[in-house]
Amino acid sequence: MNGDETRAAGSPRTPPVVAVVGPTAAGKTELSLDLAEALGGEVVNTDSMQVYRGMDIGTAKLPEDERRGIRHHLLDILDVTQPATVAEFQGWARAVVDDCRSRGVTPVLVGGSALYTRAVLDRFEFPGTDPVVRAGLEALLEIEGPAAMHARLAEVDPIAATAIIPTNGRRVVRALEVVQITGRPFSATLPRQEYFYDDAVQVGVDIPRPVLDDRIELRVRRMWAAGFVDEVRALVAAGLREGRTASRALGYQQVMAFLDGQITEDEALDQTVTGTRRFARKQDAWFRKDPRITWVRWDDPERAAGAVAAVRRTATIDGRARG
RNA sequence: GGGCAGGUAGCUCAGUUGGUACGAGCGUCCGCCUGAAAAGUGGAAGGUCGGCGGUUCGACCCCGCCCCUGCCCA
Repeated sequence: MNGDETRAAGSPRTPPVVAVVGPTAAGKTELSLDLAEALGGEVVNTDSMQVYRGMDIGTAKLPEDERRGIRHHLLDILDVTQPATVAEFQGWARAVVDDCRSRGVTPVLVGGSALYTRAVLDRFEFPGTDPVVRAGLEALLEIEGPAAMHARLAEVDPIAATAIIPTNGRRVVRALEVVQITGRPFSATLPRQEYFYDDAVQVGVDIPRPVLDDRIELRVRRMWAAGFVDEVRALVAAGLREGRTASRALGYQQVMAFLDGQITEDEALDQTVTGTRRFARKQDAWFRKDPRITWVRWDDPERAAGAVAAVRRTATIDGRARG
């Protein structure tokens, strides 16, 4: 109330960029609200599926009346028929982050889409894309198969070919696309983990697998009870099937298979549970590899305080370093 | 009480006219990942083949008894 205020007034500090990460159903949303409240921040979604309008129950999107009056960004910005891409998302999210910070507000990113989060937080540049080139390569892949495409790649970019497994058609196509439109080799490995912002903090929610597995099953059952199948029906009518990205969402995919009569409703539910568990394991594996994350226990009553402390620590250190 | 079918990887099931289980899918574990990332992709670990006894050079596969499960008849 005194010394701090004086210093702050003398040199207004740009707020840090905070991110809450971790597997789905671990409790990220709750923690993000606590953090935003404590830091005077706003929430920025980094979940690849919550960007879609109408995908509410199945993505566990926080209803408006539960947002504690905190502003949320990047939710409900696309129709299910529109494809989403990481590169585009990176642009949107960085614009929001800049806007928040320029207003002295701390952006709190939350979401389980690890690549989306990294694309925003890290120095991460995407070579361009060309729909025509891409379509051509995908058609070729369809006809010739991944092995043949990989052989082509080996000719134009041997290094990338070594790094990409011949059976992974998708990556082979992207590599060929980049080489073709940029004339330069495709770096088939992820860039170093290096923050794009001078002041970034990641807080991960740490939760044991058996506990997480139970929570996932419970969550999925609640989705069903909340009318998930009807939500999917409505979205199908709105063109969900044509959405290249949205139609792949966990749960939506399975319910559509049920609506098509390919599986029973019970099977759709079970497959959503197991699919979500598998997804959670992949998320966990991805985040665990990032040594910059500060982990807080999911059931620690002081987890919000711990997260705030982690943010303050980093901000203070960087503040001094910047002098 | 009698009859039939079956008891093989954590689960669902293949399999050999007796010669070291070729297993598969799912799950689990570990890894990769730059414009579809709730997507895409590679690998690994798991089995005294229900129990006991017998036949045999040798049995998961043959015989006997027992236990368990499902169905049928009483």
